[in-house]
Amino acid sequence: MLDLKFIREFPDKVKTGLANKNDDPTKVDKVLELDLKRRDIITQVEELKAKRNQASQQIGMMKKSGEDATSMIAEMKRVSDMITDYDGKLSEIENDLDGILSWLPNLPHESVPVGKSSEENVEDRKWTPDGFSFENDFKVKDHVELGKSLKILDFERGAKVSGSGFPVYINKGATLERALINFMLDYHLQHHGYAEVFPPFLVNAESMRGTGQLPKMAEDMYTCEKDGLYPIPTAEVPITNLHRNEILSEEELPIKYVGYSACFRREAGAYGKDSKGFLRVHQFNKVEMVKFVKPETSYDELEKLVVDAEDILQALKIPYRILKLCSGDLSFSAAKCYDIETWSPAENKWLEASSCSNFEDFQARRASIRYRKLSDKKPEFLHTLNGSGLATSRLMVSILENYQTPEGKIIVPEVLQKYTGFKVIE
RNA sequence: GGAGAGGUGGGUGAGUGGCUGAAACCAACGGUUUGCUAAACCGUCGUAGUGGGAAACUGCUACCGAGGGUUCGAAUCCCUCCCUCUCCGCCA
Repeated sequence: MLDLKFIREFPDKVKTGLANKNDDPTKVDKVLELDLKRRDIITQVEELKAKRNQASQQIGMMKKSGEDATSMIAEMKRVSDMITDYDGKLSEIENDLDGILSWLPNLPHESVPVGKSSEENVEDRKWTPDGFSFENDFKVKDHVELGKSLKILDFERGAKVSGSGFPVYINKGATLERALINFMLDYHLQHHGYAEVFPPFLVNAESMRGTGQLPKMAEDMYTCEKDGLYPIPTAEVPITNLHRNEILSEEELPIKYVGYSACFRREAGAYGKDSKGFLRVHQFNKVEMVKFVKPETSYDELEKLVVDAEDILQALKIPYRILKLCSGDLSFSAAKCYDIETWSPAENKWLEASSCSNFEDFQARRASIRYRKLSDKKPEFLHTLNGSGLATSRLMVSILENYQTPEGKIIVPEVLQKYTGFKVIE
């Protein structure tokens, strides 16, 4: 949620930001118009309420002293009816206003390159392990072939059990997946100072609104209508909402959580493109990092967040590159975002395996997550960030394909071997 | 799923229609006292919206789990929902 006062004060900045995010800047004018109406009604209705409160007190005293208050009560009844009337109008306006505000995306940070689409994202840096080459001296198999020939992935049976996009890991594939998750969690706990969270996988609508999935992404989410719950598209949702409607103290910041969850996405309308194997699935596993920080530190924390994710890839010796997303490619809630993409030799391209974002106070305002400064007793919205550390599906593509041998075996990355208990999949 | 009890400020906890935005205590913060610490004493001590003010500050309004209703007036009465606890049933 954007700050209404900020919109009031700097409408042009908001308009520019919206335009850069491919949104409609004229929404700002509607907001300002409704805000004006709203404040006008508030002044009137509050004046009436003050009058009523005063009179009610007087009526109480008159009754106590045995005086007749009939005419005053009759008059106040009229005033009360007027109040009901104004309150109705007010809530109508506030609904309309909220209807627009909850659909307004966060504004891009000034350091974000302006651009329309993913084509204008900017490569920030690239890393490859020692001895790595983009050229292969044998014909590489893709992850689907490898999964099939080694009997470690079963997309067909997943489709039978659930539908397409629900991959099954089996045999050493299942163990490798579990090893990868455990390795990533342990790494963040031991080297990066995160606290571990194992969150719920279903959340309520209020949580979805808090992090910004609702209302805009409703079509991309699964629903459990009977219970008003949603399977989470990312652990960001339950973990960020852990502190919804809370006021934290300055001393406890930054709070850094890491948690595993399965992630569920409908991917409505995404069929046909990049849908092979793991490239686009409805359920995948992800280790997610979430930070709650003081506003003045959030951009430093964003850089550190990216490095935390990179450390995992360097330990796994997987080639990756980092993109700075342009304004038009930023997600709804993000002010700035880096994507980390890992290399797929079979696809001969980079695959998005992580997204690290600073939401500034956008989610904090929606979810009302504040902190109290030591110097100033007034609570303030904090900043939230999150980053995948990382998603296993795309990462698994890169691991299988980069670690394959000419004979079609997979060497287990060294750091995972103690987790898997085996060194080769053949 | 059935029966019962309950949800009040950072915490404990009073409050069953009118001067209660809310007693008291604890915690916290500021101060006095003190060689230091402790104790004692005094004071401050919720959030949001809206208006006034350059600001410090201040007026008003709202908020006692959430949303409705009754009433001139609701923490207090009524309805719906949510949550917590206890017991029973079911169950990984």
